[in-house]
This record gives sequence, C-alpha cells and structure tokens, in this order.
Amino acid sequence: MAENNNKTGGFKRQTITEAVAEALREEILSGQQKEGAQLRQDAIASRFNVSRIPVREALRQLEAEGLVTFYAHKGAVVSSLSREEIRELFDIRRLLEGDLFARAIPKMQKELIQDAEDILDRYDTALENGEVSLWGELNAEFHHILYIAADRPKTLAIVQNLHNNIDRYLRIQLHSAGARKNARDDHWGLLKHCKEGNVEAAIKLLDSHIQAGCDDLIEFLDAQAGN
Amino acid sequence: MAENNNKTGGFKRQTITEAVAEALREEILSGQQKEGAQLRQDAIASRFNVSRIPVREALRQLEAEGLVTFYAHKGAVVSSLSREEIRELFDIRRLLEGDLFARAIPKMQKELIQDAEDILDRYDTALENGEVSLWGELNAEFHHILYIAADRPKTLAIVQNLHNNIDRYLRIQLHSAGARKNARDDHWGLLKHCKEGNVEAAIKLLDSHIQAGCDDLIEFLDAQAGN
DNA sequence: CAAATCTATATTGCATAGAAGATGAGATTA
DNA sequence: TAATCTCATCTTCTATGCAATATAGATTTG
Repeated sequence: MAENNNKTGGFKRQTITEAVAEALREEILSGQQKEGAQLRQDAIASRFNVSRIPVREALRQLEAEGLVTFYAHKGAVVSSLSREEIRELFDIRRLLEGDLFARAIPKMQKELIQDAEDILDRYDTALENGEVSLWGELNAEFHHILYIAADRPKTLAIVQNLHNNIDRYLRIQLHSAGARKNARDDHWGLLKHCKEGNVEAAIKLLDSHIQAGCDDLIEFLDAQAGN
Repeated sequence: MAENNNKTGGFKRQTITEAVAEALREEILSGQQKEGAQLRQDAIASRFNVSRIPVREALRQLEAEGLVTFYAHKGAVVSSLSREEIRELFDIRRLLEGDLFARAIPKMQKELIQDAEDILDRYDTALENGEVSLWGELNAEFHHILYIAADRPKTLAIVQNLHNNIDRYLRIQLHSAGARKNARDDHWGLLKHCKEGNVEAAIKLLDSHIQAGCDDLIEFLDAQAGN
C-alpha cells in the first residue's frame, strides 16, 4: 500500500475507491469475474487490504456503468446480458462507431495512420503466436485509434462503455480462429479505405465488420449453451 | 416515474443510498443545484437526516452517470458541459432516438397512440397556463412513449441518460416561447406520421426537431453569456 | 510592501463497529 | 412425509469517529 504515497510531484492522486473500481473493472472485463458471480464486499476488501467502504463506492460506480447489478441487502453480482441485449449493444455500436469513423477519416493525419498500421502488424504477430490476451488489447487499441481523430469525447466514452459491457463475451469467443482471421482482413481493409479517404466504403465495411462480430458471437454462445 | 413523496425523515421503499441518489439527481435535473455547485457531503447528509456514507455512494453513482465530477479530497461538484459537448450530446440523441423511433412506429398499438395524444393535450393546456415544470415533464413523457414500443431497453437507458445530462440546460431555455410553440407543432406532426405509419417522414421530422432544439438552446446560452 | 511560511479550520477519505435484513438447516407440527 | 416455523449465521447497510488533505487567514521574512 506504499505505492500510493506520492507526496511530492504526484500529479495524479488516486483514491482507494478509484483504484478498487479500476481493478474490479479489469477483473470483470478479463473474465476473471464471470457473469452472475457474487461480489462479496469483505472478500474483496481483504483481498485489497482495504475496508469495505471504498469497495462499496467502487461497486456503485460499476453499477452505473452497467457492469454489476445491486440487489438490496443481497449484494452485487456481475451483470449478465441476454442475447437480445447483446444484439442491441452491437446495434448501438454500429450507429455510434459509424458516426465516429465518418467524422474521423477526413481528419486523420499520416502519422496516425502509421500508428494504426503498427498496431495491426503487432496484431498479426500476436495472432500467429496465439497470444490471446494481447489480441484483445490490440483490437481495442486499433478501434480506438480509428475514432480518436473525430474529437468526440462524449461519443467515445459511450462507445468505450459499450465495449466494456461486451468485451467479456467477446473474449470467450476468441477461440474461433475463423472469426479472428476475418477480423484481421477487415481491419486491413478499413485502414486502406482510411488512406484513400473513402468514407462511404469505410463505413460500410465497419458496419459489416461489427455485424459479423455480433453474429459470430451469438452463434458461438448458442453453440456453447447447446452442448 | 420517480414519485418520491416522503420528504421528512425516513426513506422506506429503497436503500438510503438509492433514495439519496434519486433525490440528488432530481435536484440537479431541475436546476436546483446549478452547474459548478459544490455538493458538500455533510450538508447533504444532514439535510436528509442520514450519515455521509450513503451520500458518498450516491455521489459516486451520479459521477458515473456524468452528472457530477469528483475532485480528490476536494469533493464533488455538479458537472458542466461546453458548447461542443452539448452539441455532441444532441447529435448522439439524433442517432439513437432516430433508430428507436424507426423501430417503434411499426409496432405502435392504437391505445399507445391515444396515450401519446392525451399527453400532448395536457401539454397544450400546460403551455397555455404557463405551467413550466409540468411542461418539462410532459415533454419527456411524450418522447418516452414514442420510443417504448421499440422494446430496446439498453438504447432507451442511454437516451435517458443523455436527457439527464442535457435537461438542466433545456430547462433554462423554457423561457423561449417561440421554441415551445415550435416544439408543440413538431410533436403533433410526429404523432400524425406515427398514425399514418410514415417512418421516413417521422424520422426526418424528429431529426430536425432535435436539431432545432439544439440550435435554440445554443443560441439562448450564447445570448445569456453575452449580456 | 510583497512573497513565502505557518497555523487554524473545514472538508474529504477511510476504518471500525453495530444494526438490519437475508439465508439455510434443524425442529416442530399436521 | 411434507410443510412451516424458529433460530443461528452470514452479508449487507448505515452511523460514528479519526486521520489525511485542502483552504484561508495570520505571521514572518526579504
């Protein structure tokens, strides 16, 4: 607990509440805490060597983000999404990310496209080496860099939250090699359209890319539920 | 849908945290707590006759909703939005509400349209009688009923949150009689398109309706800042 | 007189503890 | 046997208190 002790020169002071929120969020996103799991406050508190108060505050924040659900006097559990809700979140993504992408493409600088290219290269090597956790990170990083030039912080925050609510399901689906390869091809295609400034083609591809991801995921979940 | 009529003493049907969150949210939405206002925990706690713990948890939730901002060791203040952020939120509304509306119109039942009509009638009388607070409520109720048939809870929740972030600015603008009358005409037009099942015209009108609201608001804010 | 430093006070952040509500196993009854 | 009740136990929920931090005014210093 001595790592928080930045008395001099500490620009960013983090309270315990925020640190716990971040840690728990990461655990949920990574699937370490699975959907429906009970989040017992004193267990979490003793795991982080803090009291239950900052744990509770962190859980309230995650509740507002949609990642956990509170039941009065029964505690918090990791939220779960129905098929319909998953589809709905993907539909919202198509709308918002399409808008972001269309706004971003005309404003992209060369170096930004270069950065995106670097990410895709690393993505490809991660794919070959089967580094699953890296794959997810780079995928998120790539999509993020595509939208950053749009300069739309509020939209980006919503999109980020949508990803936070979906990612733990997507992570399950990473086992589908076919989906990964399709995603890779799509990504290079998206980048090509960016370079050429072809907004219409780019958006169309993004739309089908997200839709395909959704369909793959649902199919995977159904298959998993059926076995 | 928040009828909270127990002002003195104990909150009963919820946890105190949730009750405080609801009450504070309402105060911010209504403009009773203005943007930039310091939300001192002790003052709020003693005002509701509770301790600071549920107050802090409520504030964390409102933070995640975007209504307040925490500064470590300095406390929470009511969030404020720049012109650009306001515009952005309205743009997101156009996207999401357009989608909701398009999905809802084909599924609307007669009685639902009747309910919407009733709301508009009450809206008109409220307009004539100058009942400002009622106006805002009915406006929200009308828009909500237009989207409910879409059966898209996640989208609706996001839209609801967008409204929560915008409404206190809109409420300032209610003084513009012209805007109110334009809104009324738009609303009747929207309902007419619903009855006729004319999705395309309905969406187009909704889009310009929201856009006009945004333009009016920005203009109003600029004029107010300039005086 | 201005700038820096110190001190007092107010406010937040967190821990501890006890009250309130939920859960489940064993006892009791029909 | 089956259903219901009771009680012990666990967990959450909230209050209280203390420590850490920020802020403003007073004091000192150059």
